[in-house]
Order: sequence, then C-alpha cells, then structure tokens
Amino acid sequence: MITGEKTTPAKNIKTLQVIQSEVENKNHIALSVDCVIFGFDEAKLEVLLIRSDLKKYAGKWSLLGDLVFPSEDLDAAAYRILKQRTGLSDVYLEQVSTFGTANRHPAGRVVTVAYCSLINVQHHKLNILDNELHWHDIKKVTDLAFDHQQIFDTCLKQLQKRVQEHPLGFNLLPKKFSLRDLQNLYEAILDIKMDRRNFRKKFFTMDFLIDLNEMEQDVPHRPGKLYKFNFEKYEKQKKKWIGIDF
Amino acid sequence: MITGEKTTPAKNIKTLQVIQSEVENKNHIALSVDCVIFGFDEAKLEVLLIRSDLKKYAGKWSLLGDLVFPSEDLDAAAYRILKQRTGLSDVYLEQVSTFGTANRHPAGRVVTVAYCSLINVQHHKLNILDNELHWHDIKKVTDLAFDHQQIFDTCLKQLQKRVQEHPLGFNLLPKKFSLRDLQNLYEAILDIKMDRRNFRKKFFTMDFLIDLNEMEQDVPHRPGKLYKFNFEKYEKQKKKWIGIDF
DNA sequence: ATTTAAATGTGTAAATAATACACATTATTA
DNA sequence: TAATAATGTGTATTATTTACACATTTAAAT
Repeated sequence: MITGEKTTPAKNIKTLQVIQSEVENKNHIALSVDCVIFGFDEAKLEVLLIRSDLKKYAGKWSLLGDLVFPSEDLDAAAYRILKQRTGLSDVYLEQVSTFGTANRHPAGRVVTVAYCSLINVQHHKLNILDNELHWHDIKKVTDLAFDHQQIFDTCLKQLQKRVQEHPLGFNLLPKKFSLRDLQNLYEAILDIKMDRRNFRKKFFTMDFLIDLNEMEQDVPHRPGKLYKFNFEKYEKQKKKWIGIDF
Repeated sequence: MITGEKTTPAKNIKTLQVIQSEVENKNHIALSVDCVIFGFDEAKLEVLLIRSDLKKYAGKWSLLGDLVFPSEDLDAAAYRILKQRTGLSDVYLEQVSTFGTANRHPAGRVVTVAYCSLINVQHHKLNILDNELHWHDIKKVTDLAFDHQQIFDTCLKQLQKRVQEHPLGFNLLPKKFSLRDLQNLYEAILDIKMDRRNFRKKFFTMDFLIDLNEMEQDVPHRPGKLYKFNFEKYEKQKKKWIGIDF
C-alpha cells in the first residue's frame, strides 16, 4: 500500500475547529457533504478514501467530506470540498442521498449529503494528499468511519443501477479503446462476467462506437481493433431517454 | 373547491417564529423537510398542497414542509411534519433528493430534503386543514411557491420510474379490485394509455393476483371479475429484486 | 321485451431482445 | 517452429414486447 506524501496539517486543524464550533452548538444542525469518488483503473473499480480526522475513528478510513458554508450552494460545496481535499476539478458530481440519523457524527449533529462520481484513475492526478488520500479497491472496503460504509454501499448500488440504464463510461476509457477495455469497465462496475460475443453485439447494435481501423499496440497477444465513442449520436439518443442525466 | 375547516393559526405563527430565528442567523444553515404526498383518487393522481405562509408567495401553493429539530432523525422529522400538517400517519415516506441552492428560501438559508409517498385518497382522512390543505390534480400543478415546482417535478419523475421497476399500488386499491381499477392506477401515475390485453397478460404472468371469483357490483356496464393481491408472493419476490424497497 | 351502450374477456402472430454456445485467426513469446 | 493468449465471428433458442378484433355480459333506455 502506498504511503501518502507529507500532509499539511494546518488546513485540517482549521477544518476541525470549524466543525467543533458548528457541531457542538446544540441549537442547530450542521450540514456536510461527503464525496464518493469511484475510480476505474485498468480493470478494477476503486474508491477514494482518507484517514479519519477523529480520535474515535483513529486508523479508520472515511469518505471525503466537509461542512457546507452558510451561503454556498449545496452543489458548489460538493465541488469545493472535492477540489480542496483532492485537487480534482472537471469531475461531474451527482447527488445520491442525504444521511441524517441524529447520532451519526460523534461530535454533534451533522446531516450529510452524499455525492458520487466515476472517473478514470489514470486521467486525474491527485494533487493534495492530506490524511493519506488513496484509492482503495472497492472489494476491500469495509468498516469505514462514521456511517460511511452505509453511504458507500448506497452509492455503489446507485452507480450499478445507473450503468445499466445508460451507457456510461464514455469518459472513462482512453480516446481509443478496444472492446475488451470496454467490457472490463462494465465487468468491474457491475462485478459480473459477461459473454464476449453478446457484449459486442449489444454495443454494436447501440451504434455508439466508431471503428478507427487501428489496432492495439504492444499487447502480448493478438491485438484488438480500436474504437472511439460516437458522442454526437449518444447525446442525441440521450435526450429521448426519460430520467435524470448523468 | 373545498374551503378548509377553521385553522389553528397559533401553530403556524410559532413555526414561523422558529423559522425567523433559525433562518435569519447568517452563520449557519437551517434544515427542512418537504413532503410530496401523491394521492390516487378514482382514476386521477393528485398531490397535497397548502397555501404558502410567506407574503412573498401569497396566494401560491406549496408543499408540506417544516424545519427539522436539532436532535431529531431526518426520517423522523419527515413523519412528524407530515403528521403535524395533515394528521396522516401510517404513511411510508421515501427520501428523494435534497435541494440546497443558497437563495431558494427568501427568509434565509434553508436546505430542504424532499420526501415522497403515494396513498389512496379514500383511505386516509386529513385531520388538519391549516392553510387550505387540499388535494390538487397533478396536471394542474404549476407555479408553486419557493422551488417547490422543481421538487414536485423531481418527485413525480421518481415515482414514475419506481412504478415501472416494482409493482407498486398494492395498498392503493380497495382489497377487492378489478383489473380496470389496477390499470387506471398505472395509467394515472404514468400518464399513458395501455393496451388492456397486454396489461392483463403482464399481471397474470407476474402471478401476484388472486382470483376471488366475485364480480363488481353496481357498475353501469358488464361487471368485471374481482381480485386481491398475493402479498406473500410479492414479498418473496421482492427480496430477489435489487434496489431499495418502496 | 327489445335494443343500445359500454364495458369485460379472450388469443395469436410478429417483432424484438436476451441468452447460450464453439472454432478459426492473429500476433507475441519461448 | 510451436505454444500461448487473446481476438473475431454467427446462429439457434428462448423469452419478452407489441399490435390487434370480436364475441360476451350487464345495465339502461326505449
């Protein structure tokens, strides 16, 4: 496991002070955001976690979260917090659910709104490495701090549902990719194995792939054909589908 | 349109005072819940609305909402507020989404969590009729107070999605119902017409209906057969389906 | 009593989508 | 040159969805 770079404790302390004053006031509710950032890497699905700030959860991993500012749009807070904790911008965040059990945070009353995203680990550099920010294989994620295990489970379920409703993953692969790459993506997210022939058939009939007439390079076996996504066709099609965009 | 019974303004005034003090404090965020209660009545889908308390939205309709108490579970707040404003209990509420634009509430910073439900209008008596609490045909709902139109639209979409994933409506019909009743329910929620034969076929193959060998009474046409739901079979089946319960 | 109106009840063919399944081909590596 | 490890391809089967028309039953009207 990778050891994080040197942390910048000053920021964390400040954050904790804010939490203290906000959260220990029994007369109102503090509002936070937690980001569940899923990352696709090679053929694995991972999630971004940091070490918990709190003594109670010392040693445990937790999601990327912080308090919402009083005059800040909720969505804006999610983007700010993600940026602050990871350096990531250019990442689309989607609200998933709000968790508001009264005793979910040991320091006081904090209701949290969970946001989720899915990115390609190779395409995004983490610039901030406080609190041992790392990617974790989702299959090894257990026993997170706070109620973060529940939040994580909820977000993973939602992601799996989404990927079956819409052909996601357009931004998760290199510009040129093989059908094997694409299938790996789906198999990693859904945690299932698929039939190669049926998978290909399905994607070809959807007609979102453009054949580049190029082949993979430097693979230790017969190289596959390379494709790119037909974004234009996808966008047109998307408008016909009912439901919320992703 | 029905005129509400005598209101009990004391409660509303108190609520408003709480909102004032909570919301006008620029140093923190107030948290509220809004309930979108859909009602099925005869063959129409309706929603419960009240007149807005605020001068800014005088005359406009709004959802059933109020502030969450500092030490109250979020879900519990939703049930309390529904009970408080309508007298309804025994109604299952499902969280839909959280709305947190900074300027969504004119009195100050209020983030609201939307909850939604679907009940049979005939099965539930509204005991509290403050602020002209009424059922409104969903097709005539426009221009609600605050961002309530957006919240309403989001909840309606979610309801329509849900009803296509799971056979809802088990509690929305009389114990004995005809297939026409059932089809009316689906057509009202989804706002579409369906083919009668295919609809029947679908429900029979799902095998959730028990033939009661009884006929409708007092209908001005050929009476249909009556059925009841096979709750046991439904519950067994439900466990196999992925996703959140409803 | 007869007719009319308005619904119920029923089956089949066609189209579409989902699934299961096996072998020849191509490039790399040993 | 042989072995390895993938890619690329097609068809039959099954299940699901859709489209569609006519005889039947009751109540209400004449």
